[in-house]
Amino acid sequence: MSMERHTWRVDHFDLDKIAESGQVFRWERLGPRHYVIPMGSLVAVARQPDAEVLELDCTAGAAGAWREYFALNDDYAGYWQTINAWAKYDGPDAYLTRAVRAADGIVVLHQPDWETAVSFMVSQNNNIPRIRGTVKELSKRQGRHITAPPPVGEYWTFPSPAALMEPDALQGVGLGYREKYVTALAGAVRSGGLDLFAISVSDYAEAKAELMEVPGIGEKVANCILLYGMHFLDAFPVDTWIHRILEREFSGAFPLERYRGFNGLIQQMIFYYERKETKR
DNA sequence: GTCCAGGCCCTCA
DNA sequence: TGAGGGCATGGA
Repeated sequence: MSMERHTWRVDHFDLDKIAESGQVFRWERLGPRHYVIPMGSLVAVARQPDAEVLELDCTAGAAGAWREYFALNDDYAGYWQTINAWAKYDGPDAYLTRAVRAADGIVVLHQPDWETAVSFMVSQNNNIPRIRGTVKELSKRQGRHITAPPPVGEYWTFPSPAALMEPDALQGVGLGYREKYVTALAGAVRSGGLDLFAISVSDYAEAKAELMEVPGIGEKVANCILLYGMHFLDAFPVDTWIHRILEREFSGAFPLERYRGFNGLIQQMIFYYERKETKR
């Protein structure tokens, strides 16, 4: 396949932090700020030779899709203006100030909705290393095997709904009780009964309600799909980590009016910060 | 062996 | 409307 290189100037963007932020499960690390990144049926190699440069090797003609994926067209300058204003108001020791400082460089990616829906369905009552392993195994088992020029080497595309419906497609992947959910989701998408694109362009309340009709998708997973896969940037998934933070730092409820329009980004930042702080 | 993991579903009040 | 138990699997 014919590859091409693009070099983009970036700000508030850090591949390592994004990779560790829990929104992606398939990035393969080659070195510091250097990754093989699959997206649906595409793949690219991303590297930051320094903090303000993103260098991307991708297939010819795919640059626009990757800029969208990396949220490079989003108004992060504007988000940071608001974030900094609140940090100044709160003072340097405040929890949110510390969190956004530590998480500076995280963006909310625009991931494909189907892949995101399956991945976060798998994520329930599960841990991140296992989620990564299961998603990788699913891809190896039912995705297309691709061999690309180095440093990509071989990789697997994310399986289509039809591929996940094949007999025994999910046997021995380690999905456990979630297997029936994934099968049903694949069937609904395959048949057109569940139209992820249509959901992604409807309003937030309707989109969430429709997702929650699917067995295995509750409030939290729906919000993850909306945030990471459909880019409802104000969606605020509350998992066990976020719940703990809300109880400890915010008397149980996050001040959603502060960062109206991009609460999901803040959620991602405090998730990252909390996990980083409690490591070690 | 026990506990836990980016929850959800079902039941019962 | 909310609390509580069960759930597949595998790593700590």
